[in-house]
Amino acid sequence: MSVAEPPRAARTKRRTRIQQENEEKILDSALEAFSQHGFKGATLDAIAEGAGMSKPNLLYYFRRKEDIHAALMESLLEDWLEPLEALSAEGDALREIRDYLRRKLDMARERPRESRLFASEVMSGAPRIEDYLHGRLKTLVAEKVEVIRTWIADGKIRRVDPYHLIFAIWSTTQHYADFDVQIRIVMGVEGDGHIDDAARFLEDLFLKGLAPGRPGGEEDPQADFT
Amino acid sequence: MSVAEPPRAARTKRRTRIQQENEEKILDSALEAFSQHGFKGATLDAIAEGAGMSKPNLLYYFRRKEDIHAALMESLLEDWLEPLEALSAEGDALREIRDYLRRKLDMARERPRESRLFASEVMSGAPRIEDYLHGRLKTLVAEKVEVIRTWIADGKIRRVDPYHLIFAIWSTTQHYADFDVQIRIVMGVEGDGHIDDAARFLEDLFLKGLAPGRPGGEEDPQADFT
DNA sequence: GTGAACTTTGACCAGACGGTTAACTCGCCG
DNA sequence: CGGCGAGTTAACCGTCTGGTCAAAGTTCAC
Repeated sequence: MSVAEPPRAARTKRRTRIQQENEEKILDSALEAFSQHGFKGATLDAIAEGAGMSKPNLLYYFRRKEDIHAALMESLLEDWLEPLEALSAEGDALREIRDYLRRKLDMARERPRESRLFASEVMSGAPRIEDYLHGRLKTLVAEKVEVIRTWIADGKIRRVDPYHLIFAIWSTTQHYADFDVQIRIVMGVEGDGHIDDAARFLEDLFLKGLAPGRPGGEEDPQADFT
Repeated sequence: MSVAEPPRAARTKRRTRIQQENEEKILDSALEAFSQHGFKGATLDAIAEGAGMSKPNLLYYFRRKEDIHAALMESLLEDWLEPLEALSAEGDALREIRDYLRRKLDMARERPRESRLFASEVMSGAPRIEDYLHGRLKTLVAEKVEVIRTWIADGKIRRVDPYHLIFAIWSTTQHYADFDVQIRIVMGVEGDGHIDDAARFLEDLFLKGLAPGRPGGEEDPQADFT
């Protein structure tokens, strides 16, 4: 019996150069596949071909399809929280929100496949990340909701629902990754530049939309044309 | 040869009651499957089971998997344009935008599966709706972009990028359908009620964010803390 | 340079998958 | 109530899919 123990299991340090390289290739190819076709729709054959290796070889590094997806998710979810974590109660409210918008939009620009991977997982009912959603994500959001409530109480931003504010930031920014194809077609653009315009628009919209009335100013209950 | 011609082909009027019912059942089940797992990930077996019939029977009504998806898409894309089509150049700018927000949010509430179906199609590269995106959608958006530009020129709303305004409305509203699972978990809610809060928040955000400065007012170049 | 650990592969498997066929049953119009 | 077309199904087909296995090839520390 000369078969080596498949390696990923427990080692702290990546053992060999080849392993390092191949796992990278696999994860990159898998990211492409899963983000386009979802977990069920992506196939090991396609992932193996994209990684430039045979299917049994791929399965030497990851024993099951699930394991590849899990590895991808783990590294994704880590980074997913970061931008929101960085939202600081101490900073200036509007500036903090603007910076959060920028960080999220940068991620959509630089890592669109990860965004789509996440979206496709959630849209399929999030069966593989339930724990994460119920745990770390929910907790972190609740925490930042409190920060926003403080800003509201201090008159730093207008009185809005903090949950929906966060959702609005998530959705508007991730949209540029998840619906990339549609946006390019509708706008007729090719490169990256439209995302800079998006940044300007979104910062503008949110800052104007959230800024409190001037100190002595009217609370201006919006013209109520129902 | 006693096999009847599969019926869908060309008839103007649905022929039989049974056909009507079964096609409905199939499309409903297929909507569920495609919206969760995408085109590749959904299987005829699952769709047939969901529709309560055998696979050959299902294939009696729709010859190929693609045909089911196409039928679903056709009816979806029809309705998809409606809310934007209703955006009228003649109406009051802010009210029109608010109404558009409401219509989109109503669709997200009432037809979340359709929204996810569309999202999953776009995320997989939109191979089956390219024509639609390049054609009717692009044209309609261009048209409404002009409407918005007019409003800006007339000082009815602030100077913002019309394309990104439309994208922001799309993304914030569809988010409540596509990311429904995540939202429910993070907010810890069950029913429908949070969407009413979302409506309030979004109308508030967009109206405040778009309303022009008071006639004699400052143009207020946003505090530029870079 | 050698041997043990690491890597790769061809052949294979059982079940799922999209789809076909032929024959059977049912609904309904006259 | 007979018959014809509509509706249904069991059996089947070739291919794809996730995954296994044993054997062969490659690396690299000593």
